[in-house]
Amino acid sequence: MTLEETLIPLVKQAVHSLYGVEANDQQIQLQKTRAEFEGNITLVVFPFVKLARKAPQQVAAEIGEWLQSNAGQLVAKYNAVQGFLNLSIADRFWISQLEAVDAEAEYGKQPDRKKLMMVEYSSPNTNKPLHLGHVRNNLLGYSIAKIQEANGWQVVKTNIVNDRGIHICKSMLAWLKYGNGETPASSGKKGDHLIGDYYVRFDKEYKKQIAELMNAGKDEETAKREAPLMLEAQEMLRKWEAGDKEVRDLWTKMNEWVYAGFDETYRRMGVSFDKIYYESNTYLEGKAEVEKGLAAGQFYRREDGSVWADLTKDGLDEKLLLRSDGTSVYMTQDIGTAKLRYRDYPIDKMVYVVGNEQEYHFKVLSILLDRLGFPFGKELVHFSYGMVELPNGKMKSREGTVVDADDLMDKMVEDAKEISKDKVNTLQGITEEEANEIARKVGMGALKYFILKVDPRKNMLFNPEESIDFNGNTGPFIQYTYARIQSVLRKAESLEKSALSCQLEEKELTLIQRLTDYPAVVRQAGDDFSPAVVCNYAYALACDFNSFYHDLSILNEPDASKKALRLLLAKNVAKVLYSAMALLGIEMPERM
RNA sequence: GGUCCGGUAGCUCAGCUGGAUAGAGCAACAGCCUUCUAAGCUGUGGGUCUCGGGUUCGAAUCCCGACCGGAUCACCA
Repeated sequence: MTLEETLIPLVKQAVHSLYGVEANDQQIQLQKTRAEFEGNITLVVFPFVKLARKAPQQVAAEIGEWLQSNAGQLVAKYNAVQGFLNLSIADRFWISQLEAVDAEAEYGKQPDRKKLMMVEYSSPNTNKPLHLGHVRNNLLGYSIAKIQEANGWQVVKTNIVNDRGIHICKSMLAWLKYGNGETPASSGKKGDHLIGDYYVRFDKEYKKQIAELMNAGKDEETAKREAPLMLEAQEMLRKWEAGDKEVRDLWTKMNEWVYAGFDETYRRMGVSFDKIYYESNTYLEGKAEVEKGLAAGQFYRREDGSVWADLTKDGLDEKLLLRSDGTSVYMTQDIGTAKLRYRDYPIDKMVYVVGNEQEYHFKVLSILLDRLGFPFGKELVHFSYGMVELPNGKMKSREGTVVDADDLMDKMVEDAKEISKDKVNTLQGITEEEANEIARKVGMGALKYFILKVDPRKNMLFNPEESIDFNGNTGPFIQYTYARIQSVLRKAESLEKSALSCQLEEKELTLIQRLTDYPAVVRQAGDDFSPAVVCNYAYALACDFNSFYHDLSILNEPDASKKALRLLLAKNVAKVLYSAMALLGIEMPERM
């Protein structure tokens, strides 16, 4: 039983016996006691002041007195400051809490809900490599999946790969024209980067042609439409849709290169998927689903042949579902993907990790899926996160202002390696291979924490000129705290079986209390879809531990029962830090 | 213009389901390694919580209105 669960009925009894009224749960406000006052937990008594018809201070004192007299085992001391009743909870209670934490191997994990949640994230285009914006998406998606698993959901991580369309044809065309048969093997480039280069090349040549046409007197719109490269790309798309063997073979080959590149990037990021869908397989399903809806009278066809959904009753506009030439749009494909997914899994809740610029799209998708009879449609979750901005604004692929995911990861690991060079301890008795592995974990930990600690809904700023920190409120700080504990535990070797001390130092008590917060933190992170909640908690726990570690010796403590308690405490702090970081996809080094 | 989101220290961010004197980190300055890992600990300085009203015992937090910034409202994805 948590402290709150233990205390609430007691407060109710107190209020009832003192003032003869029944307090409801909402009136009982418990919060952590602020550091400047004595006590562990504070009851805000203002809600009872009117019932009691007494001054706040007096009400607080009366309730405090009642609790101490009637529940002295729990409430050791109290003090009343204005309307705040600060309670000091008996050491024995905290020690039993620590023992309870220690007894649970998966402390913090919530009961199985027997329900399935599908989390879609990443969703790359196959015409360019991943950049920092994708990194935020991937880290958030992976972490949300872990957090919901910890909240008792069965989670299926999925990815929808946008592998077809005009943008893919642009890369293919540029490669055919200017590539001279270049391959990842021949050039030594990662496949996704190679394709990305040709996507950029297309844009460059295309702009040239536009300029030429405009010099010849055409207006910009016409020039854009009539540039030979654009016409060729469109022709290629038509051939692709018609199943032209040459185009399809080229498409398959180039996409394979990209996938090999993505796989490497995903592996380094530490993210994974249980099931991958490809747009090239789902768009036809979408069309079929729209035709069905059309036949059922849910949609309507205009004179030019295009198909629309009327959403004016839902307060939205009309939405195009099929173009007049019969081809599908983004929405159509999402409907098709949803259909396949629902065929494959008994989805109870569907979560889309997609940037906030697509909020309108998902509002519409939700309504459409609901109309088409998907049970999860109405309550689908668009986990909408903010943009990553650079000091001079948004990242734009074409203007070369993107922060490449692979480059960034390289840089982080390099920095970690550089920093660890100065740390004598790291190098003692450690092979180069181990040192590299530590640098990888620490560099990636710094990057992941940097991104995940920000409230997902908010835009965040990344300044490429300033390197990401390794000190202070960072991933490495938490990893370091963990590594320190592991070092102590290694040296402790035989965990002495001494009885635990039954008296606590203030910093020990603070740490135990923090440990007891963890399950609630997991729940809140799940309810809010917020890895940042987990970051904040892990940081606070690490801070508490470092302060404890600084002030109190563990291994050199002469009193065996105190030593046993501190070891148990350290062990469980490490356990919870490890668990919390795992929810963020951050690995912990055993030493650093 | 309609809708949605944001505005907290020089910078990056917590706190937002109303509670005590608004917190961290970075940057600056001053201390702490003969002791379990100094990627650490301790301290100093730094604030009109964008502004104006309202709600009440109490507002950074809730409501209304301005202002500023962003997103979105495609036969783009």
